[in-house]
Amino acid sequence: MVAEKQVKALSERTLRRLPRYIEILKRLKSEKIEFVSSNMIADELGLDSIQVRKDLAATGVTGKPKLGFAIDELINGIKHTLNWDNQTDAFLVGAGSLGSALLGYKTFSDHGLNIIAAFENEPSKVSGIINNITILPIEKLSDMAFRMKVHIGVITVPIDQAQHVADMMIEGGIRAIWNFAPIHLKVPDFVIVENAQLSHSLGVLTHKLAESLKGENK
Amino acid sequence: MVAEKQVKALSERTLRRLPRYIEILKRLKSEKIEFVSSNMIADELGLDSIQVRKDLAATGVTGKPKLGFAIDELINGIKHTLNWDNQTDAFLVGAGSLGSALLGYKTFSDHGLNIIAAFENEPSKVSGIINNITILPIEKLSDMAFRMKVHIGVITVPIDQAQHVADMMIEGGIRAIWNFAPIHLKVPDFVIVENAQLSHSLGVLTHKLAESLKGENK
DNA sequence: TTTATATCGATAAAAATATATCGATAGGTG
DNA sequence: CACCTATCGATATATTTTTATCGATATAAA
Ligand SMILES: NC(=O)c1ccc[n+]([C@@H]2O[C@H](COP(=O)([O-])OP(=O)(O)OC[C@H]3O[C@@H](n4cnc5c(N)ncnc54)[C@H](O)[C@@H]3O)[C@@H](O)[C@H]2O)c1
Ligand SMILES: NC(=O)c1ccc[n+]([C@@H]2O[C@H](COP(=O)([O-])OP(=O)(O)OC[C@H]3O[C@@H](n4cnc5c(N)ncnc54)[C@H](O)[C@@H]3O)[C@@H](O)[C@H]2O)c1
Repeated sequence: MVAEKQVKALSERTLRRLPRYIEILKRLKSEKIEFVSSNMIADELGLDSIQVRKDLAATGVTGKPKLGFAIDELINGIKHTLNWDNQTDAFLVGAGSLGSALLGYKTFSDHGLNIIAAFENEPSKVSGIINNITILPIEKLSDMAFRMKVHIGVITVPIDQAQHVADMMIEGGIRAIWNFAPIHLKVPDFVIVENAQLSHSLGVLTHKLAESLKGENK
Repeated sequence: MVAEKQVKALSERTLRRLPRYIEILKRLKSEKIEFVSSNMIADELGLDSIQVRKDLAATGVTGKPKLGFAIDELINGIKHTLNWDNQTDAFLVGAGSLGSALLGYKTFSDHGLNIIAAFENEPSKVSGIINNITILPIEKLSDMAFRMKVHIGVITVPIDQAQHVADMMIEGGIRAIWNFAPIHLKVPDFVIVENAQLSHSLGVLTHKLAESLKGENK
């Protein structure tokens, strides 16, 4: 009965804000600041300080009256909450232009993700190496995922291949899929899918811009 | 007084779901289906049919009892709501690995975005061409944005350059920024910032996976 | 033509999320 | 040492978002 310190349930909204706090906290830390108030964080990010305190409460870290939160403790607490304090191995499928950019991005290791291999369809790409990550033939995906107990899969293949790749991942025991293809994947309940779909964010942008410009021209 | 058909206000949540509807609708259309019920869409995406109806109502498109919604009309209505029925010119700054992937992605034109030029710091990259888009020296950014009345800027430079680039964009009259750098940009009220930050989505994934695996090991 | 029913869309209720209020307290100030 | 104040964190309120209920209606079948 090794009960973790009981923290309040984390809403998805809170979860999405936590990385933003880390961003600010790291900067303040580099400026040698040791304590930060919820107000300061809120100001930096354009949020409400009560909301910041609630979010932080969800990580289990507590502050001190008059002082605020200890930055180091807070960074660690948030990272722990996100499971960013240890890396989870992942496979990426589809070393095309987007996939290659992701393979080359070193910062993911700070965010709990360790891409240990990539897989490809295209023979000419197989055996290539990007950022020390080898590209393997797609046929090996399921077996290797299973043997190496890899739990995260990143999908960067074209839309018409995405469901098929997801199925292979699940067959190999992958439990969480980070999907960049603009398609709704059908997966069993125990598989977590997180869509990183740029078009959703782009839609918000184009809509708001149109509204804003409309208002302007009378 | 050319009043547009009055539609209900669009919440950000709704706005983010609209592209998903388009995705489904396009597929159904390719299967020669002409009408679709809110229930069918909801099933495809794992949503609630009432929510789908509410979202669609926000686009101003109405359905018919017993039949549902006319797919073509619905696609057009959603595109119009997102302002995806015409393209807005954009500049991209930072033709690195992520920037290049975006420059090469043809599908953005279906999503209202037309990247007409890219800008770079690095002399060796200037004058390059990716997907027919020329890479220009960063010094020209503000002037050209102003002269060409470009309203959207895409930021794919390293974190420490992002605020500076944003400032140059705003100086050039850019009104909406699609930001890929993991930093909170400070901009005037009239500028719209939409963050396409992968770490937010990754945090949700790593947290949920950890919870899920924890539950499993008793 | 009449009837049955799938589906919409308006209104109402419930749930989730954000914001406000306020007492408690650590630490600085006189 | 006693007081003042910034800040936390618990509780309460307000707002937003989701989900439920139900009457209206267009189509298809009887
Ligand atoms: N490039 C972007 O900026 C961008 C932006 C948003 C979304 N996306 C999405 O990301 C995905 C990839 O885009 P991209 O531009 O990198 O495309 P891409 O064509 O450059 O890369 C796709 C890669 O997947 C490989 N592939 C295809 N089928 C495969 C299979 N069955 N198994 C293994 N590998 C396979 C291809 O060989 C190719 O290398 C697409 O779904 C796209 O819609 C891309
Ligand atoms: N690569 C990824 O997968 C990935 C994922 C998530 C976020 N990001 C973010 O996207 C941004 C770009 O990442 P990247 O991997 O493409 O980096 P990169 O180094 O490959 O590209 C950055 C480019 O910006 C250019 N640049 C730098 N300063 C500039 C300036 N002042 N004006 C014009 N151009 C300038 C550089 O010459 C370079 O070509 C970073 O902020 C990164 O954190 C990247």
